[in-house]
Amino acid sequence: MSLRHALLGLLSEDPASGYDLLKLFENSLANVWPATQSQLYGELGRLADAGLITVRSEGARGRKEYAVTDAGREELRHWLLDVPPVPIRRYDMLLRVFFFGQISADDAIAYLREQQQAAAAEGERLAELGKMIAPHQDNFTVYGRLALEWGLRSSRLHQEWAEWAIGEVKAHDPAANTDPCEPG
Amino acid sequence: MSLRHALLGLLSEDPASGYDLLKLFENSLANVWPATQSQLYGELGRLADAGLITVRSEGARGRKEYAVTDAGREELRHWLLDVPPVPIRRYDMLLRVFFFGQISADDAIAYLREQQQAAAAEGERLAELGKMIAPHQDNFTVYGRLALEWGLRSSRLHQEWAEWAIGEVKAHDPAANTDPCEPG
DNA sequence: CCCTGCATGTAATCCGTTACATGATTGG
DNA sequence: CCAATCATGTAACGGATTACATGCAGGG
Repeated sequence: MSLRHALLGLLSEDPASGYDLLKLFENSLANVWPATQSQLYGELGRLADAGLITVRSEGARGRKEYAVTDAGREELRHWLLDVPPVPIRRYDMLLRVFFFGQISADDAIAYLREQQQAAAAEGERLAELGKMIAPHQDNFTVYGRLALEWGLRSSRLHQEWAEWAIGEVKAHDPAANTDPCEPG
Repeated sequence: MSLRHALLGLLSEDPASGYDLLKLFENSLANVWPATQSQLYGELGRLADAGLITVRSEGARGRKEYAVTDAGREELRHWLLDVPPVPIRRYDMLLRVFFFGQISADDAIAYLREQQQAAAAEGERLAELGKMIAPHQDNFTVYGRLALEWGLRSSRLHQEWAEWAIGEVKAHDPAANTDPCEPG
């Protein structure tokens, strides 16, 4: 139920419409908690029903601007302070690694190289994001940068691990010829 | 739909019953792709319906031993070689960081310290797991060790990042007094 | 006038979690 | 004989993804 708190958190900084929130997500929370448009509108409805947010004003094209209520602020604080985050361990990418025995060493190495490149690209993307948000000094951006740093370190970890793992696979099957080197 | 492939992968090494697979998961795949008992049995049924596995023999207490079919092996290879893994980005833990502006610097630091300690404990757990599986030399264990190494590196990253982030929060709010030091 | 962007909603489906429900076998 | 373990299944619910569906407003 974290989307609920993501929305409460965004609305705690500034009132906004569903559409606004959707845009706000794109360059910030979507990196740590993706949400689709339909999910977002659905959750806003439920939050309003629960009295955690209210429609502060209605504008053109049916636009509804939401603001948090005191109950909503309370719920957000409770979640921040009392609910321990659940460590997520669900890595599609690592699952495949367990089954490398089912494919050739060359295919395994190709897989790892792709992962390494994907991680490098992700690092690039985050670095760009960092430049883009550089001027802002609001709380949300300041603390978001902590998350960004996590992402940068994580993409480095992915790259370094993949390189290391390629070495391990080669050591395990010296016949692998992806990176040509004189056979002994 | 990765549980499906996790099961195909395990059955590709050795035929097993649902119960066996459940036990096999515990110290290996559960670290990268958790699954509950009910999910597992459900998926086995669907895999059998789809002809990717078959009941090779029925034993005592209703035990059904499954084995992969050729179609199942093919599906596994296809998944390993042709389906790019989806990078998961859903970090409950980082989501909270964005909203540090809603709590005190001391509370934020306490949160980060808890994360650091949780990561240290996770590192310990994985190190123990590494010792436990040390003697085995089957494919599954050999490649699983690559995933284990990822986990060890990841837990180090978490710890180092948390330490760094604590420093950032302190720099941002010098009044924070969690780690007492003479005020200038 | 038309396209783009603003703006909101519903429905189907899948996957995962939790809980419930049952029963056979083996070892102490 | 009793407890632990082996062994399989079903049902309810919630969250996420995808697709569908609609319509207004402003700028060129």
